[in-house]
Amino acid sequence: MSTEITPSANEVRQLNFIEEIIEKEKKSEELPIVHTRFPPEPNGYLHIGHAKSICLNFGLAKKYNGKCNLRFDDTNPTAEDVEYVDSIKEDVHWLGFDWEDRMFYASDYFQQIYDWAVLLIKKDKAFVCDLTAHEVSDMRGNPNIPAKPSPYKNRTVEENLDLFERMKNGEFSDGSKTLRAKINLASPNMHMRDPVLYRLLRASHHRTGNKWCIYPMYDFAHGQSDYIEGITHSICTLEFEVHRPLYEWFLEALELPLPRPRQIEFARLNLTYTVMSKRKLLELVKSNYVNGWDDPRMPTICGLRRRGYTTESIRNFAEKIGVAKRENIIDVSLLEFCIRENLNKKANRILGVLNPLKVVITNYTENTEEELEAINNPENANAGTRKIPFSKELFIERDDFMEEPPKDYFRLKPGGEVRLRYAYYIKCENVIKNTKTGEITEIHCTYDTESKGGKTIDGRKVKGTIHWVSAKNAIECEVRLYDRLFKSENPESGQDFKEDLNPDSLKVVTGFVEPFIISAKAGEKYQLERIGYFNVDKDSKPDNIVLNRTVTLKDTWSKNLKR
RNA sequence: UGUUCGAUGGUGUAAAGGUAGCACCACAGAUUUUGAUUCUGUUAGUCCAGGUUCGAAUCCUGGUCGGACAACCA
Repeated sequence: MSTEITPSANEVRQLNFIEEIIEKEKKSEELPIVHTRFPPEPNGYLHIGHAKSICLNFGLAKKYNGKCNLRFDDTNPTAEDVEYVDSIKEDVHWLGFDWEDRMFYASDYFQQIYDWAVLLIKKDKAFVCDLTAHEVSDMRGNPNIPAKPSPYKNRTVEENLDLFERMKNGEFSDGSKTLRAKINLASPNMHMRDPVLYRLLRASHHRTGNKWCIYPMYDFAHGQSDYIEGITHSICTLEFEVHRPLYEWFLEALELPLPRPRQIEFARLNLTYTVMSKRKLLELVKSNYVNGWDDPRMPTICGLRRRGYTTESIRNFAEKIGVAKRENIIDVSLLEFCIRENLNKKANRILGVLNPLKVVITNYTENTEEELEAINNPENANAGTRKIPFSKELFIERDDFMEEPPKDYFRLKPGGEVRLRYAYYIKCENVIKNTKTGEITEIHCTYDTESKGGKTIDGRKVKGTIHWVSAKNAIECEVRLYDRLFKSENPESGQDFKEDLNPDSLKVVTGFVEPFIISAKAGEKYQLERIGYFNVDKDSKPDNIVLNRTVTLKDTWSKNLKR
């Protein structure tokens, strides 16, 4: 036995199972080139699960120097629309993939597919059936009981040819006839029990208009479309596993010359605290549980984009989750890790307060203002610095002051000293309260005049550093605080997923942000120091900047508090 | 129930008969002008029972558990 092991193949063998199949084919030289496709039906917006598939298909093509097509699987005009076509193109591009001149539609192949149907009839492998959908369903049997044959199955080839052509010509009403394959009524695989190939459907198609009144079913269109485009690996999700015998049966029955495409199935992505089915997503949109497909709480690509997720973070996520055949549910914290990791490097820092508490610096000169220098991004020296105004009256975060703090609290407390980021050390001298409610209304502090920039020559330790904003200079912004859309890890498991909706998935507050924010443009990402990452929303106006919280910073302190 | 696919720490994913590794999460410590980042460490896994073998996550047999399918949707 001559075994030939290439060292490189030995070293980097961490391939997913599809790559292994391809490597094997390459070795046996069965494979001229890798050609994949991403085949969405234009009946909804793409979501993070599609992103996995897109990254897989385009990624495989790239890795093996092949090509990947974009193909709209538009064989059901009743559900499809150009609105979806446009959004899908935008989203695939945004993910950084390019189908070049290979954007196709299954509807491009309607004539060819029709001709193939005629061929099947001539081979006596298909017949026109007059049974209604209901009757067919009644006669289908179950996995243990074979289906009853259609009484129309023994029509002559000539009769079928004539009938099928008249179906195409619009002589029969919708639902009154179908073209069905003759396969195996006793097959334990229900898809093989004389499946429907064509149905009568008078609906205007978004591309072919009213040219056709018969449309091929998925099974009779997909494999052949793959074949026409020279697809080598037709990658789809697990639920199509049972369709594979049918996929292969058509290619074989049509006697299409080799090579033929090969269907490979992988497990779709599931995410905790998320629903992923198109039907449920559509319901959330249509019933206004969210504000459209691009609501930042949606797992759609456009929703994630608006939330502040970047292309890199999603592609990196797709890489990290891997590809396999077992069912999986990925923890959203992995997605959050990916965006934090990316934004930590990319996002400039700004100071802003979301829940303000007024601080008066009693020994600071009235009506004075000075500018302090702040670093834009400690992770990126090239990001430079900026100036932040400082004055006598400030806002700090309410959480950053406690009158009776636990021992390990190192933010502001009575008599305590804390550093204002990039500014001064301040010491809490007095707490002013509303005499009726007892609510703290403001804090009076003194500042150390020698601590400018946040350090002193005596080198004394001030453990706490908090963010702040000059009250009179602060810009009021609309801040949309997003949280997970559902309360439980697997909202799909209950009877009604809508009952699991998180009532606190969106909170809108007014934030007080340093003046820099005035110049922010829609789509820009910032870290509000000590709070989280935010995306400037497209709803922003010059006098009303809108910030979407993408994700909070990790917060071990508040986590400890809860315990 | 019939077919079919699957089963490795809490969650994912590697290991092609030869040290069960990596990432996220969790936890602990170090550093820190973000209780962030960074760094170090810790907990924790081969569904079960037999068999083959010097050696099994891997091969064989039998079971268990989970998913998919019974649309004129894709």
